[in-house]
Order: sequence, then C-alpha cells, then structure tokens
Amino acid sequence: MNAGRTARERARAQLTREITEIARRQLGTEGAGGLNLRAIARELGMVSSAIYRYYPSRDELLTALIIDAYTAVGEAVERADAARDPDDHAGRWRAVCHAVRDWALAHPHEYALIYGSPVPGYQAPADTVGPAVRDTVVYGRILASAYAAGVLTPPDGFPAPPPSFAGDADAVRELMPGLPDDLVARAIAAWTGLFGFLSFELFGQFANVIDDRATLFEHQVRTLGRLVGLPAS
Amino acid sequence: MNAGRTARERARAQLTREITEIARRQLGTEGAGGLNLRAIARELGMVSSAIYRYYPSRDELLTALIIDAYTAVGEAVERADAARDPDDHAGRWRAVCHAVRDWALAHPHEYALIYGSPVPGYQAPADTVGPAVRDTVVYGRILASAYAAGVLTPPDGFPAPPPSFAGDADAVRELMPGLPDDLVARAIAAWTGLFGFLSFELFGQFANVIDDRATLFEHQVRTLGRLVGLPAS
DNA sequence: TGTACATCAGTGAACGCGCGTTCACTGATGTAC
DNA sequence: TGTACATCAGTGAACGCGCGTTCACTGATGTAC
Repeated sequence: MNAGRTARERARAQLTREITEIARRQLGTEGAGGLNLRAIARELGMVSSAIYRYYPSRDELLTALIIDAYTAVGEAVERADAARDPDDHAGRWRAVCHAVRDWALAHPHEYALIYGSPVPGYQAPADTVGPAVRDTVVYGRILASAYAAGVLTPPDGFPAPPPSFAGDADAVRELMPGLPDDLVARAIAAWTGLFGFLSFELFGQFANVIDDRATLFEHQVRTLGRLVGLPAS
Repeated sequence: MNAGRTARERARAQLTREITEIARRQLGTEGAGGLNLRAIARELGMVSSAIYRYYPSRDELLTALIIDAYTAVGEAVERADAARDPDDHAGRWRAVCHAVRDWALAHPHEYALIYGSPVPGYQAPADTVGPAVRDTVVYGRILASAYAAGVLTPPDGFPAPPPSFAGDADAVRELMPGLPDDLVARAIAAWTGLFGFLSFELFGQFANVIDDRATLFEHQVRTLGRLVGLPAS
C-alpha cells in the first residue's frame, strides 16, 4: 500500500485497482460465479492473458474481492463506532448495526459474497480470517466496555446456557473479555439476529410482507441491544 | 401428483423425478449457477435436447428445485409440529426450530438455494410464494395458539415498537392472528434470529469459533422462544 | 552520464472444454370409431 | 377387436457463444556499474 516509487510500480497498482473494480461491478450483475477474466480484460482493452500479470488465477481475484468486502464493512463499522461517545454503549451498538446495514444496502452483492451462500468450489484461504472478524471485534469491544462499566442490565426471564457451552464461550470471550457465559450466548444471539434480519431483507424474504424495513430494523436493533443488556437509551 | 394411468404418463412422471433428483445432486457440487442440462442428459443417457420435453428451460428447472426445497422444509416443519402436544407451545417452537436445522444440515445446498444469496439473473415466479411461507405459517400458528391460550408471558424491559410499525404488523399478523404489534415484532426477531444462526452455521461464519453448535443452537432457540413469551419449559 | 543487462507488462495464438437452445425427423404409444 | 390417425418422447445435427489458462515472443522500463 506504499505510494510506489517507479512508474512501473504506480501503473501496476493502478491497473490492479481497476481490475478489482471491474470485478466488483461484475459481482453486481452476475454474482460470484459469473466472475469473468476475459470480460475484465476486454473492458480494459487488454488481451485476456494480460490479467495473469496481476492475478495468478480467478480464485485469487475472488479472494481479493472477499477481503476487500470484509475490510469495507469492517472500516464502516469502525468509523461508526469511533464517531460515538465511547460511554454511550447503546448508541455505539446501534451505530454499528446501522453501519452494517447501510453498507449492505449500498453493496448488496458484496454482502452476499461474504454473508451469503459460499461460492461453490472456492475455499477461502487463511488470510481472509483477520478481515472477516473486523466488525465482530468492534462489537466485542463495545460489549466488553459496557460490561466493565457495569452498565449491562440484561432482562430477566431467560434461561442460562448449559455448562457444555463453556468451551465455546471461552473462544468467543476473547473478543469480549470479561463477559459471563450467559452474556456471551446472548451476544451471539444478538449478532446472528442482526445478520438474520439483513439476510432476510437483502435476499428477498421480506418481499410483499415488510415494507418499512428501516423502522423494523431500528426496532429490532433496540430489542437485540436490550437482550444483551445494553441500556434502552 | 395422481398415479398416472397410461405407461406414457408413468414414464414421464418417473423421468421428471429423475431429472430433478440429478439436478438436486448437481446443486450440491456446483451450486445453483452450475446447474447443467447437458450433464443431466448425459447422466440419464439421453441426448441433451430431450430434457426440453420435461422442462422448457433451465430456469423452469431451477424454479422446480426451489419449490421442492421450500416444500421439503415446510413438510419437515409441519411433521415436527404435528408430533407435539398442541398445548405444549414451547415444545412445538423448539421442534420447529430443530426441524429446520436438521433439514438444513442434511440439505445444505438446498438451504443455500432458498435462504442464501439470490441466484443472479433469476427471478422467482409467483408460484414460489405459497411454498415459501409454509414453515412460517406453522410458526405463526403456534404463536397465535399460545397467545389465545394466554400463555405468552414476554419478559419485561424491552422497548415497544414505534407506531409506524403498525402497517407491517397488520401484514404479518395474518400469519399469527391476535398478537399485538409488540409481539409481532418480537416474533420477527426470533424468526430472523433462527435463520441468522443457521446461515452463520451453514455458511461458515462459526468456523474456528463455535464448535458445539448443537448445544448453542438449543440454547438460542430457548432464548428466542422466551423473547416472544413462550414458557421456559 | 552512459552503457549493458535484467526485469517485466502486454501480445497473439492456441488448447481443450462445454454450454443452452432450436429444429426437422423417426418411431413408439395412445385414442376414437 | 382391428384399423387409421394423433400424440409425443427421444434423436442427431447444428448454431452461436464464451470460458480459464499456457506459452513463446516483443519491446519498454528500471538497475548496476
């Protein structure tokens, strides 16, 4: 990501960027399966084999798109969180949720790429893991901070997780240090509730049923926030 | 779906079934985009054009697969619900959730077909609508029955939906007659929470984090059930 | 500062492959009298 | 019960299309002395 000193380096960075941009646009019309190296080359006025100077294969290009998508939503979430008063934990949670939704609505096919059906025959390499959890890291930070501040007051009347959950709770707790198992489980329920809503909205399950999705989303976000114990605000 | 009196009719029904079965298997290895009429014909030992006696196009075959998938999960849910004591509303809810999950784990690619990313360039025709809501109809029936029996006791401490939700609540209420707006909103949160969990599980978001998914699922189902007010059981 | 050599972006041809769909046809199955 | 005709499943050839990837090459850009 450095500036690139020589003309060659700058040209290479520029073309790499153009290739991924065109590929991203292809996602929008054809989906991940329709990613087409020859069409990209055509649009750039190059011969198809020239693409191989930039990406060694179709799969590598797909990996770059996936990492870009995770990075984009992660950055959006980080920005939204940073713009809030750090002590306004409920506001930060809502800001994060809306950042994910705004990004998803603006980039539905990139959302589908990372949160929809896996691309058949494609195996995500290890370097997608870091970018993939960037948004979840922010989420975990908010909850950990709220818990440490003693402002998490989860509603009563819910069951406690079984002891056998303890192992997985430890793994998730690395993202939200300090939270007891009960709240870790609720945190997962809220997080999956967020993406469950967005997948229903983006993948068409709400068609002809829910019209005012923004209103319902805002309400669901507040409901899920309360479930993990964030203040009503 | 009648028996088919003439040999021709029986042969036609049989071959139609075989075509969809092979197509379903293709989904598993190639995804929806890889649906391949020529490969199906090859496997049946027919010439590729013969497929057109059974399905007028690739899209029609895809539509049949989608309807089959919705029907399969709908029937699984109906069976699970029917096997329970009708007054055990919490048990019926859990049975429904487990039926969806069991079906999804047994048929991950069909789950992806109906609850994952939309197939690019494919527009679902109107006759998918009925099968698509079959599971939701069962869900709504359980909640309506529990509400009518006066056994829904939703936990306190959650926000009320805004008045602007009333219109969409009316639409959803057709599936769960009698429920107040507040519970309709919670019902949607629980339903999206169910599918949000399953999509995370099936699409790989839990990889390397949640190992004992059955345990966490059972717990989340109980948590979501309580959220809509079902008894703890 | 100029020269010799190394690096590398892009070319063009080729390989091997497979797709969905149309159409005129043959021959077996079904139907009406 | 037998015959004449209609229906329809499956054939085989063809159309038009495009894909990912490899490879030997040319010529421009960059580097070391």
